[in-house]
Amino acid sequence: MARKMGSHAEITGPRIHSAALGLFARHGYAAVSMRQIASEVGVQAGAIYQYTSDKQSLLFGLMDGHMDALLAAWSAVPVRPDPMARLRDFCEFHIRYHLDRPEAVFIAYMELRNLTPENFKVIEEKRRRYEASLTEILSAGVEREDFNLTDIHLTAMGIIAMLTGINTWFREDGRLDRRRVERIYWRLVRRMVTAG
Amino acid sequence: MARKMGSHAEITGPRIHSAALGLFARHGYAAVSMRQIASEVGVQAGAIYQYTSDKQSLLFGLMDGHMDALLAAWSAVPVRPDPMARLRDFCEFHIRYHLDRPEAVFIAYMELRNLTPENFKVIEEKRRRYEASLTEILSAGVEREDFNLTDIHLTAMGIIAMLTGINTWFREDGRLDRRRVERIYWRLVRRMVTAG
DNA sequence: GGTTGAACTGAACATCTGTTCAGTTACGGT
DNA sequence: ACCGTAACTGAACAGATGTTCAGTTCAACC
Repeated sequence: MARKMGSHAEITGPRIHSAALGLFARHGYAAVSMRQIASEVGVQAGAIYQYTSDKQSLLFGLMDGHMDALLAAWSAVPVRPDPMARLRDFCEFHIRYHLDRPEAVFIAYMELRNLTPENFKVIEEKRRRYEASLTEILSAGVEREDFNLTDIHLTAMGIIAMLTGINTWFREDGRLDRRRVERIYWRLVRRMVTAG
Repeated sequence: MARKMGSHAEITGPRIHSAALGLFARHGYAAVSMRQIASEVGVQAGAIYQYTSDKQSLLFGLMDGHMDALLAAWSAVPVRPDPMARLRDFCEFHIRYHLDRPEAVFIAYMELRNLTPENFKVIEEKRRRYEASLTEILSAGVEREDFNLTDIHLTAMGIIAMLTGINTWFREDGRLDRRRVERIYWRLVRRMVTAG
């Protein structure tokens, strides 16, 4: 069953996914038609169904792929035992990873309601696992008394919301570059977890 | 031109808006048809056009009304001169106001891309004004040296993202009630603005 | 050079879309 | 009792929707 063939056979599949990514991010899943996706790839609508069974599974594929890549990338970050250092790694990782993929991130947050219940559960569980990796850091820090927190879970939610929010306003040619944003946000997070 | 009339004349208009609010929040603007809205109100699709010229202006009306109400409600909060107290007022106001209107908040954040460019500008400007009211508090606190901040604008963005994020996970019957959430988040915000 | 088979077309499908509008209904004012 | 008029219906419009599928194309293999 190894894939054989055609010069464009290798290219059309990925191109459909990337066209869908861009269009879903710009206009929203419901507002984008299969014909729009197809025309962006330079193909007829029917051709898409050779790579995808459904419009729904096209969306799910994008979101699930994003979540898997996110979890894999975070797993690849070497674990430092010091909770403060680990928390810093998380913040920097999160900011960079999300700023590098604004479209996938946007879809992952905005199109949850367009997933079928079963697909939703899958994505939600992966998101939960990612968030859990942050609460584990916070727990470790609290246990060592490096962190001083009233509520670990709420702090985790607050941190993630704050960091992800960067994507809504950050512009590559804006007043501050990525590194500066990273540093400023890290200061904020560090303050959040340490007693004043 | 005072409105006269019909027992349901007084009721259908508002009912359309509230049906649209709920449906747009649940399924998204693009995924909701005029017929769905109408059937929720118990009316034919054509009847909606007696209260709204467009599907677009139905969305814009909801978002603009929400932003106006938000700005008005915040303006109604008495101004305390102490920046720390004022910041606390802002946080509590923001959390309460947003938790009270999850559907309108959801739409205001998610449906921006479905606005025409002109309508988008109007909403964006009102959001900017709301955010500016927070940066003003932070500026005042920095000037008095009550706050210690690396970047006022980024801090404001971080605070707002964190507070608004509550809406994504808060459940009225959850582990923590509103008051507790308010207090925990206020601690986080206070730490963010004061030197550690 | 003929055969295979994947990639793709183009038309068709049933249904849905936002919006309009000529009529019908029903009710307050006279 | 009748008028005026706002509210609403129901059908129609032109076009778009996701999806299917009988064909066509064309490069790779024997």
